[in-house]
Amino acid sequence: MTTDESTTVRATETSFRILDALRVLDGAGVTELASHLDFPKSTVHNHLQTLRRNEYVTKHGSQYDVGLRFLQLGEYARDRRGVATIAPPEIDKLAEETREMANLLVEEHGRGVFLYRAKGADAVHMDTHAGKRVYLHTTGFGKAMLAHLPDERVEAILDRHGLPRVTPNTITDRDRLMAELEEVRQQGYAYDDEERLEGLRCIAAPIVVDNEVLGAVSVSGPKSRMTGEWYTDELPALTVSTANVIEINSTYA
Amino acid sequence: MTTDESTTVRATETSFRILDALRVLDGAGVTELASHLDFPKSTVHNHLQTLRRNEYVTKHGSQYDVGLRFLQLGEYARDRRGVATIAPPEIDKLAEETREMANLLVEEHGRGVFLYRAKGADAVHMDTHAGKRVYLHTTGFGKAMLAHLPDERVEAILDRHGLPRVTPNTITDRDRLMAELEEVRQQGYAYDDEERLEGLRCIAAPIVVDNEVLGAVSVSGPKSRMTGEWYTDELPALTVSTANVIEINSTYA
DNA sequence: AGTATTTGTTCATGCAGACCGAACGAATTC
DNA sequence: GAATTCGTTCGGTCTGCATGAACAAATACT
Repeated sequence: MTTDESTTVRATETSFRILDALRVLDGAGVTELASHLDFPKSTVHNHLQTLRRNEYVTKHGSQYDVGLRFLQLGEYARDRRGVATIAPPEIDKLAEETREMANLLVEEHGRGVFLYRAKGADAVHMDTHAGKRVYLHTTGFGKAMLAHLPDERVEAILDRHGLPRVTPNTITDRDRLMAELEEVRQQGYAYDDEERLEGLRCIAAPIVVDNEVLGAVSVSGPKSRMTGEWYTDELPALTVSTANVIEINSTYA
Repeated sequence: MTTDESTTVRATETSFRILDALRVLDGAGVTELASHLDFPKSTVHNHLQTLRRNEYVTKHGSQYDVGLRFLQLGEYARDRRGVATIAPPEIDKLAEETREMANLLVEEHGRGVFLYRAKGADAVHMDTHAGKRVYLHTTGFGKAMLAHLPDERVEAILDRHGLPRVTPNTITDRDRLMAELEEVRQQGYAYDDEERLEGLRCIAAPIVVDNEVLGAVSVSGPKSRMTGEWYTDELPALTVSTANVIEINSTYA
């Protein structure tokens, strides 16, 4: 069910592999792509021609690039999620109040996807951008969402992705994760103490409407500033409150 | 060169047609897609399986949807354009000053693509969103960009897309368009008087650095408010000034 | 409840067309 | 000006895509 090699359209798959390579390489020529992917030049060329004709790829001189066409599909996919249109003003407010980075995330294919982020006055530069995907078990918002998903979904997600370690603090033990999820359920919010990125702490609260997890709100900042009562009381209160406002707005929309 | 039917990967093309149908239909099932596109059910099913395995499509029950994976490629493509990272604060300011809708656009494949927009206090609801594509000859920002592109590019674009009429005011005569472009070059900004959308007027200025057109800035609002000296003097001044600031910031970046 | 209908999914087959390597031509480098 | 490197074109081979029919599962109707 996870990887059914039988029913697959190989040509589509190579097209997307080429697109992803274009992204990783920040644009490239035919030969560079061919050697990078270990495909024949002519195959790469054929796919690029097709993608270009459909305006998914641009070409300047002999350099090919990912086209803005994807913005159309991406923005559309984002807006289809109700929270993406409702939450931003609240996320902005949260960023302003906390002076840190505030984020909106949702779950897709068992991973967390950033939908929106707002930069507070003191916010540090982050490695994130809209569309970025992260493992759920390595983040506060991931744990916030997992805690409110049905058990079978949680099992399926962990089976599919495992619990890869990305920092020394990443939770890699399934039982320990489950115990923490129980804790998250009780207190209503989740912590992330350098579990995804060293030096970064984070507080997150889930957005739950009618027992359905619509996403999560998080505030993240450098460990040095995320301490004391600010970290244990005030930040969680602000984060949960923001999530609640979004929940209420989602209900009447 | 424009439509070379010979070198084409048909499977990739059908995959993208299915994706586009998913967008237009706001998500759909296999049968609905098959009848909409006039493809066999099994073909649609195969492609959806492949797209889903690569996380470009989601499935809830029997409903398939465009996935957020496209946000990753879309945001990436947006950010690769330098203006997209430099311009937003200036566009926000422009929206605040004019209380109308302010936009940032670029050209791709001979059409205008919205990269960013900011809503002023009185701004009316628009049909636009990031990623939306419009014909250049039907808009103020399109004319602003065309006016500063090399002649051969302009010819190529008009040959490719023609001058389709979208409102009674749309310019459909090539010579008249050329004459207006000359005017735009002289005054430094372009008007759009209900040429793309009835009831909507618009002012636009190009962003040109080193003789290269990076994009255009525009302000659009209801005809009723776009009148008098505000429309003939103040709005153009604000728009051109915003474009100039973006040009300067682009130079030193 | 039971039947009928519509849905998503699986399967086997034939032939279109995707993949490939090599040859070409254009551009750039030394 | 020679030599290398690039993008592009070409035609044959054999893969694997498209296809319709059969299956299963869910829904609608009586």
